[in-house]
Amino acid sequence: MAKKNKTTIKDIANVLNISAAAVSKALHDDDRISEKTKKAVKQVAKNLNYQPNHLASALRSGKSHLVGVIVPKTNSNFFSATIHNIEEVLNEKGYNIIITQSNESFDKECKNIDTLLYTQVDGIIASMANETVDLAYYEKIKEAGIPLITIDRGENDLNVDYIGIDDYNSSHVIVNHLIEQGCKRIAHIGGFKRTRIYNNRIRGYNDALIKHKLPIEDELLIETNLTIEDGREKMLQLLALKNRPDAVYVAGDYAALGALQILNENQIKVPEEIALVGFGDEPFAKMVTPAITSVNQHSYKIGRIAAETFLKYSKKKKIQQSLNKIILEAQLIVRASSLKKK
Amino acid sequence: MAKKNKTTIKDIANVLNISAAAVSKALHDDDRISEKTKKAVKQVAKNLNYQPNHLASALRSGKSHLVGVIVPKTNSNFFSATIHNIEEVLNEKGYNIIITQSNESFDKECKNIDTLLYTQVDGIIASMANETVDLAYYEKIKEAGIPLITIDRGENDLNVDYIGIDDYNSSHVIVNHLIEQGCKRIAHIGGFKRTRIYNNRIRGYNDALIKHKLPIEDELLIETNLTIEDGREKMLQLLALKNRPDAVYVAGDYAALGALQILNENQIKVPEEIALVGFGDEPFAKMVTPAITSVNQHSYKIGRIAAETFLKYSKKKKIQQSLNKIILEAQLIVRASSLKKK
DNA sequence: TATCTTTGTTTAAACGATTAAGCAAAGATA
DNA sequence: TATCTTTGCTTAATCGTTTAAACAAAGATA
Repeated sequence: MAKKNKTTIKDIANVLNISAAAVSKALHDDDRISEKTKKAVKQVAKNLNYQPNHLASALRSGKSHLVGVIVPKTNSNFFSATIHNIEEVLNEKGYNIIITQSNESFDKECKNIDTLLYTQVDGIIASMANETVDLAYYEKIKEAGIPLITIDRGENDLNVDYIGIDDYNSSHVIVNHLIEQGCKRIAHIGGFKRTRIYNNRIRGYNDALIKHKLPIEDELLIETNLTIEDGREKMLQLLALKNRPDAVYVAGDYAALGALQILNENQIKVPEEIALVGFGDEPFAKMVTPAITSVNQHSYKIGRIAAETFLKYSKKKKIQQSLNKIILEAQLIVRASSLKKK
Repeated sequence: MAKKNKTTIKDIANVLNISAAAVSKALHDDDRISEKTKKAVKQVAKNLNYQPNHLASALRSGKSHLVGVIVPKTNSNFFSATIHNIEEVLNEKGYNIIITQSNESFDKECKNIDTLLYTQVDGIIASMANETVDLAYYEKIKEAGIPLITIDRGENDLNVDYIGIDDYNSSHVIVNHLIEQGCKRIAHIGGFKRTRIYNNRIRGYNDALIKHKLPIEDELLIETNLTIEDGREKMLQLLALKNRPDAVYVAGDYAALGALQILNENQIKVPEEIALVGFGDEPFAKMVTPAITSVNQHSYKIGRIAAETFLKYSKKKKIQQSLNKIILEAQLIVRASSLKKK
């Protein structure tokens, strides 16, 4: 027997013969309400199994206590963990999150923004789809007067907070490591330059080569979508070169895995003949043979910091954001695929 | 300059010198409003960049057009894909979804239920955490008068809709396949019996052996958590037996991967010496060497059907649910790890 | 004793939409 | 011409809560 008639503060008020306003205040521990009344109200609330109606309070107070999260896809370990940490921090402060996926589609991302604004979220934490270049839709968030925090994939032009790792420097760390291992011809299978993070990794790769006085060769730098298939294809392309590389730095673990498959299938010894480094430290990186050296992106910290940044704004009346980047140093996890020296 | 003063239907009404009610109706294409007025209202709405306030309409109409989704974790391919398909079907009908993760924790799951009810969702689609045995919290959903649809992991005792694959029969298909390949001593690294789906897989395994008149031996059936580490550990345990199995059926791909690592590390030929079958068809199953035979769980269909089941209820005034199981036949994807015969 | 504070509550107006009921004007029907 | 329908809108109540303002009673102050 489904009870349709949910208890409201009015019901509680009737039982105790006081006003609904008093009940509301008692439930919020207002200091103008006597302890006696508070006790009584809370007791009756429990007895009647009272559940506050979020819609009503949100409508009246103008605060939904909901935060929207937009990510490309939840099935990567990085985003799944990031979301978990955002949730942990926000739940503690009485906020709940609404997760949406863009599936790397700009259209879907716009729809997600509309949904979230329509749901009256108090703020949005977003990581942009690869496709996204037009930022007009994101401006809608700022116009709505709620804070926008970008993580991992953001854009300077938005002039909002950003939390991510130092992609440029990560490339340096990777190239340094490979050179230390004795590599002299380092290829890079990267993402597309139009995405900021991949552009930074490519710039870092180039500059690191220059720093070490290694030649920059066009045939060693490839832009792609970084799927497994892309990894396989581009690795084959590198193997077809007259002058093969002795190391390959791949800007994503999935593509790195594809590359490794090709190397294994062609009986090329990793790391002896060709050393391999990935990016993202997906769980499978340590599970394959040989285990793939990769870069940990601090999903734990990024989630926490993003949530805390939102909370900082949540206390303010007027939201005034500006470009504010928090850059974390990424951590190279060295594994068998690049470890030539003991 | 953040505009705080959002446009409401009242603003539109003022511009046109008509009532707010007329505006509301015009926006909903009520047939008692003239085409002329509708055109005008929509034009002004666009000019003023009007965004409906979901909270207000939800409060008044009693329909939030939000559906809650509870899954153990979003970072498995199965759930990520399922969620995507739920979203696709529901978005089309004007519904949006709120995703929450339980991280396999019963406590978190209860909190998620509270959050969703508090947000006044119109229904909940849930897959239960491994830990969950106490169903009292789920009864709260039914008491709230909204439909509850369970997917993949549900319980008969809840007496609600369930959509999932036929675990019992899947085990039969797997065992049949292994026997066809000439295997005679088939081990099973399974989940814990207390979880319904794993219990069903174990029963299916046992019954299939009986059907084929193969002996059931205690040492060949192992219950575990099915992480990669568990897979490694339990595989070692099986290798230590005096009389080793010639096939291992693992109830999860992650654990199957762990098992494969041990087999590879010990130079045991797969499938010649020991054949291997996993479950779930995670993307990496086809990416490792040898590729792992696994079972596809139809995330595509499950998501769609779950969403459609919800929509069926959404039209009704009174929700009256009963145990209604939709069981999909799982699909065995045969790969190198179990293919002895050509 | 007269006035000021403090305490604990009530009253009533919001928040932004939806919707049942009412009503005036125009058109149809007899 | 008188009455009935239809059309197109308005009025006002409502969803469940919050909150500013009012106010009565009790206690403190001069």
